[in-house]
Amino acid sequence: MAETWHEELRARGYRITPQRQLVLEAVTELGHATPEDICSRVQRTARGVNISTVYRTLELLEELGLVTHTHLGHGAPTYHLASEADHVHLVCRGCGEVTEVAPGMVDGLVSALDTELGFATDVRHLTIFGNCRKCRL
Amino acid sequence: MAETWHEELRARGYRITPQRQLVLEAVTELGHATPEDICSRVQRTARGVNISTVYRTLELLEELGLVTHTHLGHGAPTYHLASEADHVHLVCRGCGEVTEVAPGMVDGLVSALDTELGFATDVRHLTIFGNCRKCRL
DNA sequence: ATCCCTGCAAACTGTTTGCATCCCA
DNA sequence: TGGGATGCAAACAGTTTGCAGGGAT
Repeated sequence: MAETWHEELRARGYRITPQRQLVLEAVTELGHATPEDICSRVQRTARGVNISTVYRTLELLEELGLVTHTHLGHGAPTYHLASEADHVHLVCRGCGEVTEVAPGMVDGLVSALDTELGFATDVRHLTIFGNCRKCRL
Repeated sequence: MAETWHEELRARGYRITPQRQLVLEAVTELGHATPEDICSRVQRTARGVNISTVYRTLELLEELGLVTHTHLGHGAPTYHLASEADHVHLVCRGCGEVTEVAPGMVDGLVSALDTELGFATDVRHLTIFGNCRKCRL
């Protein structure tokens, strides 16, 4: 809960503002939320916060390593706390359900890509599309 | 080379038009092309073809199983022939380079997801983000 | 008092849709 | 000739940017 990111912000010459705190709180509470979702949530506390501020803040928080995003479908990306992002997403084409699986599931693939190609996989951003048990052909 | 898709179209009550043939040719020749790319290519042969026709045609060709698409970045998706889509994409966050690797690389993951979760992975749509050998930290 | 940050509006990219016209079957 | 297909323009969703005013330090 320590607000260590406040130091990080100051150290870089950035400022701590209510909007930035609210956006981070919203991401924390919502999980897998689109910029729109986050904006709505923030506006419940502080009306008048603009969507463009949300975008700018998410970009900043991502740069600070506090949040990350993934693309779970065709529309807007979803954001969640980097500290809770340690999982891979499965998205079902049939029912749209999103499942989180432990990153260990892809350890084999990650090490194979590493040793064979020197490629460092960003596991947190990985999204696997397909059909879940219920929606298989 | 057989134009078997012509039969498929007719069977479904659809029509064979120059635009549809040109879009398919463009996808064949370009590979990994965005709708914009495809539209430009088609317009070299037939000026006046509209981007909305390209979108409608790509949707149709995808429904017929002739082409597929993947998301290689933040912008527009890229299309390629389904018959040539049998590979996984690696996208480097550093230099943006896109590499194709044999689907065998993910066989372990695919079968693990299958046996453990009953999830049928769409390997062709899979895109893995990370950093290539040159762009690692 | 700086000068970063915000709200607002406008611009932008990528995509979809309504509709009159066109043309394949 | 009928009805699917096209071109055009307008609407849309998601995102970015310019700028004047506001607020954190």
